[in-house]
Amino acid sequence: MPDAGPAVVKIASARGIARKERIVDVATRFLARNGARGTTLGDIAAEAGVSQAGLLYHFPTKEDLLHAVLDRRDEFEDALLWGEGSDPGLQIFDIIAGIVASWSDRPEIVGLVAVLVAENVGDEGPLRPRLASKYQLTVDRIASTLRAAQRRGEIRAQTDTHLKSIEILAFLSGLEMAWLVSPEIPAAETAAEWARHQVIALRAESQFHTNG
Amino acid sequence: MPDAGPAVVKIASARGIARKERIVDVATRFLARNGARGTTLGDIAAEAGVSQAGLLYHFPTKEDLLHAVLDRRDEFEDALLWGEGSDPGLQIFDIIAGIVASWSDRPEIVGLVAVLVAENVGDEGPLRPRLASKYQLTVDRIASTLRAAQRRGEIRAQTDTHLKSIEILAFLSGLEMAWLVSPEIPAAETAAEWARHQVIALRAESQFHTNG
DNA sequence: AGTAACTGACTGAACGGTCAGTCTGTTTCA
DNA sequence: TGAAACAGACTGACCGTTCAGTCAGTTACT
Repeated sequence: MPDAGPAVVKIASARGIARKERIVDVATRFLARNGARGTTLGDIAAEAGVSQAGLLYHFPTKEDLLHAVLDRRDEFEDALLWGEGSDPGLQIFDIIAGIVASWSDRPEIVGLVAVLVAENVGDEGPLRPRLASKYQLTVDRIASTLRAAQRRGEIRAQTDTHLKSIEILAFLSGLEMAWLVSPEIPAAETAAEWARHQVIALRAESQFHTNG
Repeated sequence: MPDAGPAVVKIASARGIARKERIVDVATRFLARNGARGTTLGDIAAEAGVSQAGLLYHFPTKEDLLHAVLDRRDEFEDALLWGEGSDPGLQIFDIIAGIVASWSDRPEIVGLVAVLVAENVGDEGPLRPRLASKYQLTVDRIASTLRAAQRRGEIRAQTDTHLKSIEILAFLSGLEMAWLVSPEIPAAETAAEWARHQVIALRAESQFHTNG
C-alpha cells in the first residue's frame, strides 16, 4: 500500500472551479497544437491568467492536467458520436461526416487526441494505456452499431463489422492529421463523399442482388 | 548576406560515412517511437556508439539529423509506392495493402512520419513545411495515377480522383496510428479487405450499368 | 478566523550545443 | 624512406537555458 489517498479533501469554491475550467480550456488548445511535450505549464498558466505555481495548485502534476483535458475531450466526443442515440445505424457515416464538417468551427481543438496518441506510441508513454483502451472502446461501439444494423438487414451480411470499424476510425483520424498539416485540403468534402460511398457499398449487395 | 556557406568542405572517410549511416539508423528507430522531442541526442549517440559531441560532429544540429532521417525515409517510401513503375493503376491499392502487410517485418520504423507529423502541426514546427509538401506531393501522385486509370476506363468517370487520393492517404496514415497504439489489431487484414472493396467500388459503376 | 487560492523565489535535472584538445590515418616533400 | 604537416573523427568537460515541481508566505473570500 504505497499511498492511502488524500488525507484532506479540499472543497473547491465557485471561483476555483471556474479557474480550473479555464485552465483546461487553455490547455486543450495548447496541447492540440504542440502536444504534451511541446507545451509547458508556464505557457498554459500565462494564458489562463495564473502563475505556474497557481496552476500546479489546481493540478498537482502535468499528467493530472492531461487527464483532465482528456476527460473533457472524451465527454465531448461521446456527445458528438452518440448524442443522437446509442444505435444510429447507417447514419453513423453521416454523423462522422458532420464531425469533419464541424472542424472549421473550432479548429483550435481539432487533432488533440491524434497529437497525444502520436506522442504516446512509445512504451513509456504515460497516456498510452488510457488512449489505447479508449480507442478499443470506440472500435467496439462502432462495430456493434454496424452489427445491429446488419441484423436489421440494413448492411449486407458478408461485411466484417470489426474490420470495417477499424477502417472507419483509421480514415477519420488519418483525415484529421492530414487536415492539421494541410488545412487547405477539402476535408469536409472528402468525408461527405466517403460517407456517401460507404453507405452505397455497404448495402449495394442487397440492392443489386439479394445474396452471394 | 548572413552566411556565405561553408568555407571548407570536408571530405568524409569511409569510416565517417559508415558511422553517419549507423547514426541515422538508430535515430530512425528512436524517432519513430518517441518523436523528436522525446528523443535526446544522448540516447541516439549512446546506441550508435559515439559520444553526444561525436554525433554533433556529423550532424551539427538536431534538425540536421532529422532531415537526414527524413531523406532516407522519403527514398524508402518512394521505392515502396512507386517501385513497380510510376503508373501502377488500380494496383496501387494492392501495393498499399502490401505496405501494411510488411509492417510486421520492421515494426520499429513504422509510424516515423506519422509521429513527426503530429509533432509538427503547430505553426513553429520546423519540419512542417517539408512534411506538408511531401504530403501534397504524394496526394498529387496518387491522384494522377487514378486519373490515368480513369482515362484508360479502369475507373468510373464520376470518381473525384483528388478526394479519393486524400481518402486513401487518410486511411493509410490513420491505420498506422491505430496500429501503433494497438498492435494487436488486424491491420494487414483490414487493409486487404479495404483494398478489395475499393477496387470493386471504383469499377462497379461500369460493371452494373454503363452510365449515370 | 480559517481555509481556498495564489505568488515569487527557488531547486534539481535534463537538454542542445560549444570548445579545446586528442588520436589516427593519410598526404607531402626533402 | 621517413618524418613533418595535415585533416577527419572523435572525447570529456562545460555552459546557458528550460522545465516540472517545491515551499514558505500572502491575499481574499466566507
